[in-house]
Amino acid sequence: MGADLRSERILAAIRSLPVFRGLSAEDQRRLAVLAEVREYQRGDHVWRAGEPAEYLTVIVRGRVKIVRHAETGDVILELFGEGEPVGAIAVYNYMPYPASAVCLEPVTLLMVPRRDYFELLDRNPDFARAIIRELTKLVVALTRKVEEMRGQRVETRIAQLFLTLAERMGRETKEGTEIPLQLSRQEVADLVGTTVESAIRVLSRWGREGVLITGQARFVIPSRDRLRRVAEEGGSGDAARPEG
Amino acid sequence: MGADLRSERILAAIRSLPVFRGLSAEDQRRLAVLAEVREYQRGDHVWRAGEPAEYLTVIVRGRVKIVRHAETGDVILELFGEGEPVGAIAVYNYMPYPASAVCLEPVTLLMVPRRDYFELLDRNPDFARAIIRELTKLVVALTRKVEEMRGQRVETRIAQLFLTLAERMGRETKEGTEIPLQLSRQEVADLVGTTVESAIRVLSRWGREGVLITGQARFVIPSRDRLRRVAEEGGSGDAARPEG
DNA sequence: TCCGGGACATGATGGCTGTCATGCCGTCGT
DNA sequence: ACGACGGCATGACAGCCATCATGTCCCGGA
Repeated sequence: MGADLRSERILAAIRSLPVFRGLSAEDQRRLAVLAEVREYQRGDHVWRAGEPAEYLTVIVRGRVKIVRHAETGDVILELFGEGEPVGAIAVYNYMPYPASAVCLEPVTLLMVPRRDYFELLDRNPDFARAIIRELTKLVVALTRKVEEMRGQRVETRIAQLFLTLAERMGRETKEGTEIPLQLSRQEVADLVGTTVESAIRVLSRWGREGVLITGQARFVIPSRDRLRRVAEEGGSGDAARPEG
Repeated sequence: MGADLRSERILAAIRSLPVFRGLSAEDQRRLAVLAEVREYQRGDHVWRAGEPAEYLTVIVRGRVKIVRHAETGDVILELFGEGEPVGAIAVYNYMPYPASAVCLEPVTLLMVPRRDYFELLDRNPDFARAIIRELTKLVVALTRKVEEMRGQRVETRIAQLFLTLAERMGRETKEGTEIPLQLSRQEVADLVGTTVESAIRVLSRWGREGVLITGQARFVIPSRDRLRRVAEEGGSGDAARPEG
């Protein structure tokens, strides 16, 4: 395609992203020229842990997981979706990426070279604010994650995971709340910090009991309240409240 | 004391804090007038979860823990030390504090009213950068925490906790690495997400074995390598590497 | 068509750790 | 001086869950 058309497309993408709302019109145009757009498929690595962080990456379309490969197994630190900047931390410190980024579905990314990122930061207070806001969101999410992982049983953690996902990307349908997201049992396990087998046990039981149904590239929660109850009580009922 | 003297003292504090390095001399002076200095003792609450966040708080002296009270027990999300801004997230979103802040020792704080905080952000790109850098550090710390809490055994997590503390605030002495920090067993438990009893069991055994000695308001690590080995292997030796 | 690999599923088992109970030892206030 | 209280310590027990083993289903490649 011609350069103009390409720029035009990028400019449209930039305008659609909340993070870049604060940029002056001029900077938006400059950015359209400097930034790069890339496409990926499910399973593709956007980057691998250890590589130098040369770009600020913003997601235009699709979702990405941030994975840390530990010796004891992988951990999914976060899921990022449209409009969210990824790897802001690594670029900022000019350090190697501490974790890998892998696509969960077809993904379109906008990559801003490190140098330009800093210039934008210095010249556009609103942009700096937007970045701070995103970091803030990230801190809150991680905080919640730490809290959730505390001791709780696996079933509880998985329940909380899906309640969170339902809030973030749930759509109401006739069947209940639909979460359009392709996650393998392994990925669910990595998200809550457990093993595949444990995740499978919980999810297949929930399937039988109708608490949460796994479909093609989606999950369905017939009743959020029911899931919430599972999250609070611990599922099997009984003396599950161990703090009296 | 006179207003001049007070301002003078605050100004000195401001100049000594890395976060405020990027402020123009004029803004530093303005800030000295607007900011407030407060003193606290060990155990004092700086704020409680749920209160509105009116100030950006920066630690001038001492250390503070951020605690979330869950039904299943408390969780210490982070420890903050000198020079670090606390509660930046809450002020930024003008939301109630999501967690309480409690002093671990005598503490001096610099409190910047929310309004002035934003003005400083808009006028001083370097200040914005400093805040972003601090948030970045926080994200990295939380990330590490999430990773550490992943399934690992309690002994491993406590070992990693003290290795981290040693890095952040350790001093080398004849006896080994000294961590000058008063933490009760309960607080150690809250930091790694376990119970007092478990923390006690590990720490008292380590005391007997000479891995980590608990003293008056301090801990001593005779050999960091030894502690590292405990962190990796799981302590009791044996088939502790369960991933072959 | 058959084979290999990946995702999902299920059962048996051992161990870590949360829970409960009990006890010691300081400090503080009366 | 004595009791209350908080921090620390230790033992017994049960339960969740990681681990290991095995099996099914499905899909793509030879």
